[in-house]
Amino acid sequence: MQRNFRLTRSTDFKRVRRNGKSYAHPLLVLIAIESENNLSTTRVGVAAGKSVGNAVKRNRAKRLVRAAAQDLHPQIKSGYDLVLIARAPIIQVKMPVVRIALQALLLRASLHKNNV
RNA sequence: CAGGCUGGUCGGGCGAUCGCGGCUCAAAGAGUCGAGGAAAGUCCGCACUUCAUAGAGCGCGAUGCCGAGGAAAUCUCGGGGCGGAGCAAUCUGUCGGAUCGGGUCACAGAAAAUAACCGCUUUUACCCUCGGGUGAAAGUAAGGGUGAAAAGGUGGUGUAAAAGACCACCAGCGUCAGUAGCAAUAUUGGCGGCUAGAUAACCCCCAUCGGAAGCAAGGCCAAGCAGAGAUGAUGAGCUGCUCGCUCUUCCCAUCUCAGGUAGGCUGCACAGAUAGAUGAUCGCCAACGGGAUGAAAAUCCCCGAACAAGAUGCGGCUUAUAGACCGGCCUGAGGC
RNA sequence: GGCCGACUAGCUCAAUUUGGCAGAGCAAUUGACUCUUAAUCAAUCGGUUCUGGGUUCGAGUCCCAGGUCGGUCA
Repeated sequence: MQRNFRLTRSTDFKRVRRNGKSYAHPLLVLIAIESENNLSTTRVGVAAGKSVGNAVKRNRAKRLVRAAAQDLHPQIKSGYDLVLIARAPIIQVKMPVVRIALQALLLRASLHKNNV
């Protein structure tokens, strides 16, 4: 995933997490808000807390979530900032399961291009 | 053969496909490089940076047997003293000073350090049933329930009763000399005074060492905002205090044109990020375990890598770790 | 990444200074009071002092190593 589609600043994470709406799933949590300055791109940030496990497990969880977001990125409505937080059970499942979970979350949040 | 102790090495390898991060060429894309033995905990030390160019004294802190290595270290190797575990191989704790001085030693006990409460002994006064009893003075650490610990131990001489008061042996202290060793130290002999409780991981004394803070250190550029800086006095800072040194935020006077927040770059490395990069699938090989067939050798099938990931770098320590390989040694049983 | 601090009964905290029988309040259990409950009163129960070593006659306290949790620094 290219860097200009990523959330990289700590202040951006704080803004999304404080003001955005959250949608939960056993494997991960989605938090979304409209971009400031009306940017047309969709930016995605990935996080994994200490409850996921040690550094190896956290890296694997973020890698899975980033790969799923890479696949689904063209289908996401533009102009939003998203934060995806991994949860502990994600280290036991494989890639397609994560992609299905992310797609379900996007539909619930009305951010999928199939939504009207 | 079984069980155990210990030293070292490795921590899957090769190939294919799809992916990740940096750099170079650059239109897609191609080339090249890409984490560990502990990268971890942050327990020590050093480099490096700033504070004054890092100074002086006090205080505070750390370390403490000997030799060698090392830039240094609560480091490594070898040796020594005193302990602990184990039949053994071996593992493991600790290390200046208790005659500078102070503090503490609960409960029990006469007494916890200037030991006379009971007891023992002598002298003397009084009473008396003439056995003795009571009181006073003096001597005495041989005996006394206690306690973690009771003032060298045993035997004898000696005495009114006792006592290192004296003697023999033993234990321990100081000192001198010999022997072994670089040394710590061990051992033998002589001499001395005859006895010194424990605690310094309590204060303290002695010796050696240490200025403080830390890459979120620090340097450069620089939106918004705002004037800012230099000199004198005053005040502030540098380490807890004093000296000493340096600086000028607020207020006053004079002079000069830059200061700095968000943010960015750097510090930063032939891995070098700045929300943080190494994995997945397949095949072969090596290898542990399990199952089936078989008298055995062997064959076939299945399963599968532990602990764990850089964030300034390096030297150590400590902690986590499935297993594999190569040595050395001990105990037990059997055979020759 | 650096630097600090805490851990004691089910919960909130004492005792650590100067080592000497580990305590208080709430909670829980039982009894009394009450027609019953609450409140009140009395009693009881409840601890490997985060873990493991060491110093000491003796450790919650002193020393060393580890674990968990929290704070702070751009």
